Amino acid sequence: MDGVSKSGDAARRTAQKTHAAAGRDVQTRLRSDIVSSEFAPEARLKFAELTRRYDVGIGTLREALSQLASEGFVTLEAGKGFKVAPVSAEELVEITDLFISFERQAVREAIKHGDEDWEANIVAVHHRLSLIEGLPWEGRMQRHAEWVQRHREFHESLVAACPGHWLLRLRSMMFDQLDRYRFVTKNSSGTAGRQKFEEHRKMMEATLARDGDLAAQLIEDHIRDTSDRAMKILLPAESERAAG
Amino acid sequence: MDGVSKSGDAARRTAQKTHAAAGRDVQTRLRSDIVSSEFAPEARLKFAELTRRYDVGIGTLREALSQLASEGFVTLEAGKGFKVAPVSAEELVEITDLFISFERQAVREAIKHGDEDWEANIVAVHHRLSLIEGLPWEGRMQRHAEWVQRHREFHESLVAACPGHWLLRLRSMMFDQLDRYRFVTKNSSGTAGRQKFEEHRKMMEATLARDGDLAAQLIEDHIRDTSDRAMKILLPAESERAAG
DNA sequence: CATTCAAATATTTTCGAAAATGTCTGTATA
DNA sequence: TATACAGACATTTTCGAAAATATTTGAATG
Repeated sequence: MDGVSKSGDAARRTAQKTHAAAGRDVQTRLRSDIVSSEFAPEARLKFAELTRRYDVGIGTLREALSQLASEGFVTLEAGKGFKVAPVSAEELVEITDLFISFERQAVREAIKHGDEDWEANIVAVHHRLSLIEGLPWEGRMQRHAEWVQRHREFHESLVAACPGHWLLRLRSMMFDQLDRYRFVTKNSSGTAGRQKFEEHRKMMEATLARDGDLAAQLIEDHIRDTSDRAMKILLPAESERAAG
Repeated sequence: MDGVSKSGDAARRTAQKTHAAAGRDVQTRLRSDIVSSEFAPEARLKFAELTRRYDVGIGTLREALSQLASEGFVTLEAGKGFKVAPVSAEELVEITDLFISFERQAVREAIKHGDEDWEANIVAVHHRLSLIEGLPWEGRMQRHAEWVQRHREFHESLVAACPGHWLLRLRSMMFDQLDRYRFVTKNSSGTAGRQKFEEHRKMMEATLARDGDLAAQLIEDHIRDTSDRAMKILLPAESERAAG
């Protein structure tokens, strides 16, 4: 735990606002609203509006936005304020390739160094994920926010035993970016749900069996498939915007 | 220009403080002071001291520190404030490997896509670097801060034509981290100066000749050599600290 | 009608005080 | 002597007002 980014537990207590850690909380909520296109790409983020929406002071907000800027979710032009970072097909391709490269390296390292606790955690986290993925379509939609969280935790658990902190950190950055693109496939993946369920199980099994080559390959296919789906939705939307 | 990090021009006007952009300025100065071990690794960074040192408000400072946290120069524990990030031999190895991997990819892409302006910029920036590297030892020491800047600009110029923004961004993060470790070799590299001079020239020539394989190899050797030097200094210091 | 300039408006950026939180010191108690 | 607790102190964290900056509006000029 390097203390820099831990969005996990903060994300859960959405409604009630405790007196502590307002800054961390608003950063998580803001990122979540950007990922879910609550704020459209390239939209200006004005302090006046945001202070009302999240009920925090200007300074706190500024710090959160500043953080999100270095994570790549918003851009910051010198004296002009903050904007939501744009999305593009080119960026999706690049992020996908980088993430896959990191994930492949990381899972191999994790398999090399992982102990029994690492294995146990994978099984536990996968179980939590499967509880949602086993649901019928309607239930999966209702608990989509939870799914996002558990899906992240599952992939994280696979590579958790990788000793390279920076590799994990960069991997995590790219995973967060991919979330933005994954979101567009939220409503469209009809039969894909069951397929993902199977893929996750196979990934877990290959990892626990310490088969690095297979695990890496399964993960790569899994990620590429998701990105391809997103691309199919993103490309028409882009050319449409260019035409209109 | 993605508007997130531009430490170049701000670094130059060190003495005079304009009324604008105090935040960006203090972030650059703070990073510089961490890189140069003005603040030792693991040292606590108290607001009271820093506000006096840099003559800025608490909020501004907080934003700068927060930013440096996501760059990996400082760590931030929940309610306990900021500390300078630790350094270690393991981290140096990892950062070096990651940077080399990025730089190799990036220079190949740049060679594929670079135009005449890209070439011209490389020549110009290399010339600026060579003006310092051609100096006798004493002169190089005096202008060390400038050398750091020009050295960064030179390496940046080689990969500037790479179309992958995220690759450049991650490359840049790792380069900044390496600066911290490069600093320890500042005073110790007696005959290494002339050697670096030659290496930089060869790297430029290979790149302009569009020889991706050679350029990548030269860069890798160059970086590894520097990291090895740093490691030789770092390892004794570490075991010494463990003993004392 | 197009352009330029200046006032008015909107927005960002900075700052230090106040609230919240964590840390330390000394005392009482077992 | 060791432990628990309360109070005092130190530090971080949050907030909104004030200063600085950018943007728009509108009138005057060519």
